[in-house]
Amino acid sequence: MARDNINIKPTEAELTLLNVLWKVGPATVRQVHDVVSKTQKTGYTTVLKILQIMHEKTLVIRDESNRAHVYAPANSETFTQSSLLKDLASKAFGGSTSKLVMRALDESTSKEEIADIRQLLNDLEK
Amino acid sequence: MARDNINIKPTEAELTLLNVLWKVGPATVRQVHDVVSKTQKTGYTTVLKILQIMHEKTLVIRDESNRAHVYAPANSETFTQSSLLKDLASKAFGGSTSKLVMRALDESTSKEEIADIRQLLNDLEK
DNA sequence: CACAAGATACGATTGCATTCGTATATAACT
DNA sequence: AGTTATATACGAATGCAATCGTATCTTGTG
Repeated sequence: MARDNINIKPTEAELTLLNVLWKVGPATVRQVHDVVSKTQKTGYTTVLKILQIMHEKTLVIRDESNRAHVYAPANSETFTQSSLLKDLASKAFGGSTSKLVMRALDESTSKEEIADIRQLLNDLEK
Repeated sequence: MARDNINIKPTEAELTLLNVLWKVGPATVRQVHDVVSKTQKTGYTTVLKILQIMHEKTLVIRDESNRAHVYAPANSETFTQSSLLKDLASKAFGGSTSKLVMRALDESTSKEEIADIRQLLNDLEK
């Protein structure tokens, strides 16, 4: 029954790698490592290992047809973002998404952002 | 320099206990345990231990003047919620709060919630 | 006072996240 | 073919989160 990956929450390190895959598309361990090593001092085999674990968890899929396996996210960025938000809403906002939204907004929100959000609210009401 | 607790992110179990403290106010280990044990099968000493650890991390303060120590959150719920949101925004939304907000809103958002959010947006623009 | 009830402190276990070294396999190159 | 480069697989160490059992201390009560 349980829909596998649907409830799996990526860890912090896993999310870092997913961000790379979402940005650059399907990639080998080396390509992922090249990107992350620009901002972090993470070893190659560390990235490899994490991707392997993510594969076991079905957080990523991989193409093994070539020697260097090619990894891709199993779920879209949007889907994952929504999952993480629901998780946070349930743990820290009593399950209320609107409370979460209102807490996220503050004086640092720019006019443009406010306009974008207003537009979305209008669309939602239809 | 670093302002101690300001950057400490509570773990999931810690957040559960903080939720109790925010709701019922300063409480003893027994009181906290009584509340959480209604929905979870957590042992008394587990709650005690976690509160002790939270005290070391300065996530809670405690009053030791009585035999049963009284614990209280070190930070407000609002502050903690904001911290968690900033953390999530930076890890999963490229640091964009508005992207986070827009992802959080969907067809499940009620008319009342939409109205509340609109009101907040209006207030923010002043 | 002695004892039972109830509190904290402490230590140990388990499991997972993260990291990386080393072994081994494969491909490419001279 | 033999050597070098590069890949995956594996295993192990470390550290933290979470859990609980046991020891010890304190206090109210018979």
